[in-house]
Amino acid sequence: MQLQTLFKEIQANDIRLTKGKKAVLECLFHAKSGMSAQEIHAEISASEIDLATIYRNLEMLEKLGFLLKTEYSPKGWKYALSSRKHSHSIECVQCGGEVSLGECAFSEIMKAIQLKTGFKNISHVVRFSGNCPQCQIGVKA
Amino acid sequence: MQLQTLFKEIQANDIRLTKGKKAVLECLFHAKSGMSAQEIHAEISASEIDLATIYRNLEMLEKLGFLLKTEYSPKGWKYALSSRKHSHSIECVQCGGEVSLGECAFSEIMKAIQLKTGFKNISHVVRFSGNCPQCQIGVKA
DNA sequence: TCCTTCTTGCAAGTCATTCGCAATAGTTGT
DNA sequence: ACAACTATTGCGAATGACTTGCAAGAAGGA
Repeated sequence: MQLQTLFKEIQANDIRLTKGKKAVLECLFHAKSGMSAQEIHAEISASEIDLATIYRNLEMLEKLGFLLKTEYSPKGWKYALSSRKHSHSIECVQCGGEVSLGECAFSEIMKAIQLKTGFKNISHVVRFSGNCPQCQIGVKA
Repeated sequence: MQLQTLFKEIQANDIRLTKGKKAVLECLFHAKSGMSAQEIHAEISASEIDLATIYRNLEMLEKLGFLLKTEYSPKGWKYALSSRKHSHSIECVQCGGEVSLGECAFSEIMKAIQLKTGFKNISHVVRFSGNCPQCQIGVKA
């Protein structure tokens, strides 16, 4: 998926292709992983887009199916292009350390849910946590 | 798992068994599904436990492995006893409608993650969303 | 270019959650 | 039952992510 293709699809949805949306999409297009509104705001600070505008654009683009919320962190939701492959991670409840779990493999589960519920454009957020090897001392088994 | 057993396990962890912890655990023990701090606060209002105390207890009990964060909602995290079976649901990004997906079936995935990462007491939060059958008009395929 | 209306920036507001600190109450040992 | 030690609580104020109202600004079509 090219950036220009995305832009065209946006306009095909009767949504104005503004500086703000371009900047957000471009930022996420080059991102390695999901980004929060604040992170995007910092990244594209050169274009001087207001934070509130970024929130509004993220919400709109999610509802249209261009973006996914991929993860919830203490910094808020992270977003990624829905055409992008993604991965999940596991976080230690004690020390906060994170370990990546590699590329997501939930496609079978998603298909089953689509059949069962009739939902379309299904996205998922998965958050795993536990006690990492270094934090297993003195913790309930 | 009985409530009294839980209480004893708490004390075995050198944690004081206070009115607040008892109320929180009792509330979640009788809950049908995950509850947020605010919901618990409303439910146990008779015992006049401060909301901040509930947050502190939820966090402590989670770190000790007695509770799991099961879901993130606009009202914040929901918690449930970790010894309890749970289920997931899917939410429409347009209308906010929710459909339950039945009992959770992620145990195989959890085992694989434990082997791969060495984490223990692994818990998971899964959030599915999409366009429900009523909200699929005019939405990008 | 002009016009319509979708979008934006700004500032103030909301709401879940956290924090500091003095007062309170479990727990242990006598 | 009592005293003492310190984890825990309540309160209020603070934080930080997000939302909203509104007037000004900019897409896209005529």
